[in-house]
Amino acid sequence: MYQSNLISKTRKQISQTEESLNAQILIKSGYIEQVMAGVYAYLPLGYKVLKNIEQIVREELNKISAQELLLPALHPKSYWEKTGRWESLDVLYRFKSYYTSTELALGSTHEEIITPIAKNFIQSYQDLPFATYQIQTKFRDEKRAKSGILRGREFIMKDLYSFHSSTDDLDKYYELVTQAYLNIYKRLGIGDITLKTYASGGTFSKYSHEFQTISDIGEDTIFVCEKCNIAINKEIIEEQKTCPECDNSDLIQKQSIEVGNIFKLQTKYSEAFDLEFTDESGVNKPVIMGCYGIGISRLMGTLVEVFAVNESKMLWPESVGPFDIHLITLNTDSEEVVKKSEELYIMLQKEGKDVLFDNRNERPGIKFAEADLIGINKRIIISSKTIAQNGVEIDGQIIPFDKI
RNA sequence: CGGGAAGUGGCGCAAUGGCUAGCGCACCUGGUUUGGGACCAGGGGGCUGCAGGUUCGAGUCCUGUCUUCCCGACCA
Repeated sequence: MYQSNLISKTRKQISQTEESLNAQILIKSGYIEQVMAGVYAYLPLGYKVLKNIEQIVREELNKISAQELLLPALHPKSYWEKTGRWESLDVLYRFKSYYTSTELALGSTHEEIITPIAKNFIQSYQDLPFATYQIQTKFRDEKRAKSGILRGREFIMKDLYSFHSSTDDLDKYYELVTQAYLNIYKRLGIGDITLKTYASGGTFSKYSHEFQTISDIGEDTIFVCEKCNIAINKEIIEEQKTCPECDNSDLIQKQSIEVGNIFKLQTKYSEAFDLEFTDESGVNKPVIMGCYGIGISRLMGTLVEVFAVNESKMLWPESVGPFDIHLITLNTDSEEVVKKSEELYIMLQKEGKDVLFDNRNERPGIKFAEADLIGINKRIIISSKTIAQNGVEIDGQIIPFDKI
């Protein structure tokens, strides 16, 4: 893609009141625009990153046989009343149709939708287990949206639900999801700073688990066991003062961003919706469920927080950057530069690379400054100077044309 | 929801209660320039968030309201 065709422009300055680093960089670089507090538009560059993150999540979940679907964002009141969460879930957006006065909710999470759907397809133990997920916009009426795209009122989330005939089977799948999540964070380049974290388990199990990425701006406080490479959320530290895996009491306090959570629902929702199966001996039992979330847009914000060099310079992991290569020409008044760079642009595309091609007739400084902001991991510079050496510049080195 | 700060061209900011609301960026025209957000000349773009009030006179003071950011509380 030609950079001159991008619909967005970089900005030199944004409001000084915006303190969030991810918002600063993403707005300056033209990845996102704020529409209102906690609600952002994803512009072409930002949307590409979001799609790339989604794709990694999708690939890893498909590997553990989860099937993708798409549930509605608009929900009837009746389903939420069945679980009592019409009243109890404070972040649920509830409203009336202007015309019919029908009461509706915007989906904050989808147990209330997936469980009655699953009821149509689960009769026997032979129908189990299965797992299904979606990547979709979620709505939560946060009292205070904050930290750019880390805590919004509308955000993109992957939510996975699994259905089992036994707690053993749930436990096995729970471990598979744990591994899939760890693979996802690894592929996103944050594997070494993202820890499985023990957190409060709610009513039915001792713990749930979160995945926490270490970052000073994180809202969560965790205690890290460096031997096991796991952590404990501060919320359970009173009851769990040592590592649950090795009993180590030498834990290190860190701030972190929650980038995923996994939860054994057991029969909470299957009982609410009367979701049962018939077991081998002909007895009807409630289906055992698990739910597993990853905030896709929050992950994007987390990557900015982790990989930003400063408020004007970003460096995306190769796996999710908006383009594979940023091809930049200098000296565009030279016919040779224009010709060689066009050839290179075509060649790279033939190699299957997604290239952002900056062949604009601008001074070098502005091109470099914008490239720093956009943050594409691989940069190729072609200019009169590099052509004189029969090559291009990559990472400060001259690479001959035939070696590119 | 409680507290704090702030709303002025597209963006970032300035303007003792007093003349026609300025500056930078961006934009348009012409010229120069080209390895780190260049320069010269000219130009377009504003009922100062909204609604009241005080005053001879309000961007500026007062009241209300909306919005945004920050701190706190909250966060299945």
